[in-house]
Amino acid sequence: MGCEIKRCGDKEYYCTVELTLQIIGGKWKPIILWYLHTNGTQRFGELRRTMPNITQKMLTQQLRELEADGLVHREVYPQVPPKVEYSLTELGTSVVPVMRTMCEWGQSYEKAVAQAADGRDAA
Amino acid sequence: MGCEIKRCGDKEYYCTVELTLQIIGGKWKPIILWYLHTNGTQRFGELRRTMPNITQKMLTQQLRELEADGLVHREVYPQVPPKVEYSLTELGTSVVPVMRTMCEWGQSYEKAVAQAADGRDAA
DNA sequence: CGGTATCCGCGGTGATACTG
DNA sequence: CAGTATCACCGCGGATACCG
Repeated sequence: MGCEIKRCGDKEYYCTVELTLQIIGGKWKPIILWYLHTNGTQRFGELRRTMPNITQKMLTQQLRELEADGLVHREVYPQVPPKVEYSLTELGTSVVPVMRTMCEWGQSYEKAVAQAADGRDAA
Repeated sequence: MGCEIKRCGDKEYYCTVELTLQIIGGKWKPIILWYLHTNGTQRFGELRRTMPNITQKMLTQQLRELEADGLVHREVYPQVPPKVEYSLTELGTSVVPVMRTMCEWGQSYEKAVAQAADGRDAA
């Protein structure tokens, strides 16, 4: 039990945890999703300025993957100079609570580690 | 805002979502944690048989990382042949709800994708 | 402005063999 | 039984340059 490989589109996984991980995991996707959620619809350049450390290539790539997975909507305005806006879809909005849960656990983990460090310092 | 890098031990992150991802993310950790939770304390060989596709090296490595992060307890019985048991710590048990949330979202995502596929087939 | 195209290093992952 | 050790691959992510 639990050893069979399942498929969803092009993604393979044993457990749906992994499926979720493939969609919102990676170095940049959580941050992108987070900013799209907190700041709302944004242009490519705005996202870029918000995340100074991501390269243009990676931002484009990750946004396209999120679009392909149905989490992000990409609106192209046919004008010069180009204008492209990104926003969360309904599906994208539905991941926010999941991310919030992960956030909260991460925070409690931070505290647990800090307390363990204090314990060692006191000893 | 949100651009500062935070640290927790050897891990760097902007948001605690990423911290969580670094701890329970990757190809094998969710499965390992899941089996440890559902099946309880297990020996190395039992875990291996449960996950036929993981290599011995990866299983060892991932278990050690989980141990270093405080999610897994490693009990070595000094005997020949060796016996080593792995179990979830309290901290490890605390991630289970997070994984459950991710599981549930993954399942709803599966359904959304399946329905979208049905829609295209009908058209 | 919002992208592609190309090249490349590094680390995550795996196959295989050996060991206390 | 439960590991190390070693070698090799490959894909993620980054740097840089060019394009409509």
